[in-house]
Amino acid sequence: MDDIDRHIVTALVADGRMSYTDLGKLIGLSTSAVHQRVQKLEERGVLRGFRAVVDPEALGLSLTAFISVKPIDPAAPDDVPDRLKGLVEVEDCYSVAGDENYILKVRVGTPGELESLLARIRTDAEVSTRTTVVLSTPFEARMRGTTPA
Amino acid sequence: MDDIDRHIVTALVADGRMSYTDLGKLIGLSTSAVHQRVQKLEERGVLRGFRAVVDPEALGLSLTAFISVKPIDPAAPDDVPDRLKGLVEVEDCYSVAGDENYILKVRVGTPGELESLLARIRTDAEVSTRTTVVLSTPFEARMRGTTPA
DNA sequence: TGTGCCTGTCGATATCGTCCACGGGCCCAC
DNA sequence: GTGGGCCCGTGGACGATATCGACAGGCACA
Repeated sequence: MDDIDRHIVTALVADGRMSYTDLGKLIGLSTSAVHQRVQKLEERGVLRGFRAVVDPEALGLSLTAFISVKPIDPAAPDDVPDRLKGLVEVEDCYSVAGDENYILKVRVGTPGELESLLARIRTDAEVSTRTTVVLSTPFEARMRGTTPA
Repeated sequence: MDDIDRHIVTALVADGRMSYTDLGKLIGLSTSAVHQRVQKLEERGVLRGFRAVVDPEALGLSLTAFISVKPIDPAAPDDVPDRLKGLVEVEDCYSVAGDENYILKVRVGTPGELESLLARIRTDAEVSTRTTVVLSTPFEARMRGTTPA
């Protein structure tokens, strides 16, 4: 994981479809060398994969919300993530320190869908919820490939 | 935006580097037809781009946190996102309803870096902060390409 | 019936991904 | 100093792929 690797990662985060040829020109390495480095970065798990970035609005998912959840019975075994992973509306699930146990990020189309989703979350995971609705998203999913000083 | 488009989007979210040939075989269309559809999806903004998915840990970013911010002077003009976009540690910035005005997701390497980041956020944006540290991430950035019934 | 539009197929060509053999730098043992 | 092994990059060759243009079929509408 040297500066060249970081440079490669940065470039591929910006454009995951950049050709190895262009990538080589960009960082001053031959096509093959870049190819080898990318393969090793994938093997090491630094690069987890490549994916298309989709506009949620275009899919009819115009409502984003954060839901903090807390088990109703604090003594019960904690398998909240397992119970929630079947709900495709739940994009992220973070275990957190603080008053609540988990923070979820969800995307739905309408307030009505949010309401029924909340009901499913409460019953499926046996939790109480606190919901924060997102009004707008100034920026999202920014990524830096290199660690700043 | 028909079922074929949704199928394409789903496939490209799962594997952003899938070749048009394979994509065509997968959904039962010729390479060129798929190519045209993907181009139109990009033009329409449905597909925003392609990017590599990186393991934050591998970049030394092992500490994730949510920071809720609220302006110290509620009467001041609200340009918090502009003031924060220069901080590369801030990955997401959501304007939200509720007690606080914005929710930020940040990634740093150490608690010390989080401390100095909080100081910078407070002074740069003139806000008070409430921080929730992420302990673990059961799942993250799941995406569905199709809207469920 | 004819016209225009949309969307698909097919074919051609330049480019790209992928693999292999080769060569130079580096470290270490002797 | 010297030889061997290892890592990493280079360059070339091959098949696969992206990309473009020309053409055909379905459909709505006048």
